[in-house]
Amino acid sequence: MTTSENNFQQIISHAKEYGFVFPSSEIYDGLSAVYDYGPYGCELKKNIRDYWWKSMTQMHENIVGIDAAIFMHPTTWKASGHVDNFSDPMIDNRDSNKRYRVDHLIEAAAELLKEQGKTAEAEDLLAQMDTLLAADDYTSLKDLITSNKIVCNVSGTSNWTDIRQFNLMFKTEFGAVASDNPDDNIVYLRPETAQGIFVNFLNVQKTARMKIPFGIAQTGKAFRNEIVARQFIFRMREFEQMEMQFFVRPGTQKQWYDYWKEARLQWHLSLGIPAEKYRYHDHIKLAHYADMALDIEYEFPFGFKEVEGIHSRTDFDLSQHQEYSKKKQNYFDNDIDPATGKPYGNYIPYVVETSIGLDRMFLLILSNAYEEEIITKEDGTTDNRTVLHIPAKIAPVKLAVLPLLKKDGLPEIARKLIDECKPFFKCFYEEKDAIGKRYRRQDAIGTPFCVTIDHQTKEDNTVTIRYRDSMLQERIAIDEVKNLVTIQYPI
RNA sequence: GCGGCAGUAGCUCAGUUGGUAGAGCAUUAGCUUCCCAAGCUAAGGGCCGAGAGUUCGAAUCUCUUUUGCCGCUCCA
Repeated sequence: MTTSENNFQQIISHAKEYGFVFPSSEIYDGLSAVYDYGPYGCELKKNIRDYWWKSMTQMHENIVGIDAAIFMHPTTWKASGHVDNFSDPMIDNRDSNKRYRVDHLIEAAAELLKEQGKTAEAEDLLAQMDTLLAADDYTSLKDLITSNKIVCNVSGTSNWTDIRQFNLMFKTEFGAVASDNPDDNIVYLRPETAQGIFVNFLNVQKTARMKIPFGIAQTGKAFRNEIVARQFIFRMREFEQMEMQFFVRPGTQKQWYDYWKEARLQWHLSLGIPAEKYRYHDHIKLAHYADMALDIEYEFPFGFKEVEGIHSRTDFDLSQHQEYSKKKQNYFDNDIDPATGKPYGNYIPYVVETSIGLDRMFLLILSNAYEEEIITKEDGTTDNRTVLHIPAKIAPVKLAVLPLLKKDGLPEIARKLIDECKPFFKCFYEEKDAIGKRYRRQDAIGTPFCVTIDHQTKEDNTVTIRYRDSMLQERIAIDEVKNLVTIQYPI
């Protein structure tokens, strides 16, 4: 086991031990690839979300937010391509571990028959396949494969698993009354939040009186029934996205793509994450909706992995929704086109998307913050501490107030300071155990500032403030504490 | 999904040839303590992932299942 893998295990343990992340429904052995956020975890997650939200909607006058429902009309997913592109029955060969789409496998076998001159048999095979596929009769389909002695072209065997359908979308029943046709009642849990933005494009544009270029931001849960989901909260079946769809004039998508590529990286760097931990990864194979796409990757303990995607989605989504809904998705652009001297007129906007996984960002922050530090003390002996260097502006707790003794009126002074500060940021009070131990406990949850109340406080109204990262202490007036924490690190 | 490994208190682990569980740290209460954890006292907490089987008796053997890790596969 390498050091970084080992480090990752320790981060997972730390997250559990200090109330950041728990396995979901753990008393029932958990649920695969589903996790719950604990007391400090949910604070951190919320702070990351707020930081993103403000950077988008507050810092950009031309970006507004929405909060769309998780349930959407089923046709949404036909229009987006999610239904057709991701519901193919698959089969695995046990010997080669190769996976095939069932229709591709049988079609290849039919092709082989034709080459051998057995055209009629080939046609018959394909006809049977179509019937069984239409009926979703996977048992008979497998029989068809085995009875025709269709083999894997890697292992040459016909040692097949059962046929399974891999649709990454979760289904559920909508409405309390069952229909004669069960398909009528099916709705999906959204596999991405983006479509909630696209179907509201004109609602938002008209009601908020937006002019292109403009963006719509949204955070929210999305669900994907991943075949295999691993690496802690990196790939979960229920996860939260923070997405912004930026609507632009056709032909200008490259310039906005470049703009957001840079702007989003700067957002990451504004959290104090070292630039060398990031890199861009351009997509070679583009998705069905994109004309340009890249990932912003971060070097996690298990390697460089995607944390955010920048995609130029063209007018694919809006065009698809226009076609399926029969509702025009046009925007009338009154700006003057210098080439013609007339307004640009009606068009379906192009879209540049920024899409970041909130849970991945959470893991990124945790991975970057975690340190087992070895300290050399004044007497030359060494000591170690586990500290989370969480950026102060998103730390779960901003300030801990610690009376040096739990008597002589010191707790009362501490309580008074907390009462003054807690309307502005999250505070923590503790009087138990030695002061050093209390500092270490705050280090473990990433609290950037600790303030200690001692007897001198009673005489001159000063306190000791201790900084998490440097462990340095200085004496400041008790009145300055609130401003120091607020001003240096606006929430 | 396939293959391999693993699952004992909050965390890290021990538990010998099967006889109904221990340690360190952590936690809680109290004492002590005037600035960076491991001083003192006491307490709480696990039925050994779950189910079934073998056995007089299983954490320790067998099977099933579930969760996690690693590799392959997949990832709009």
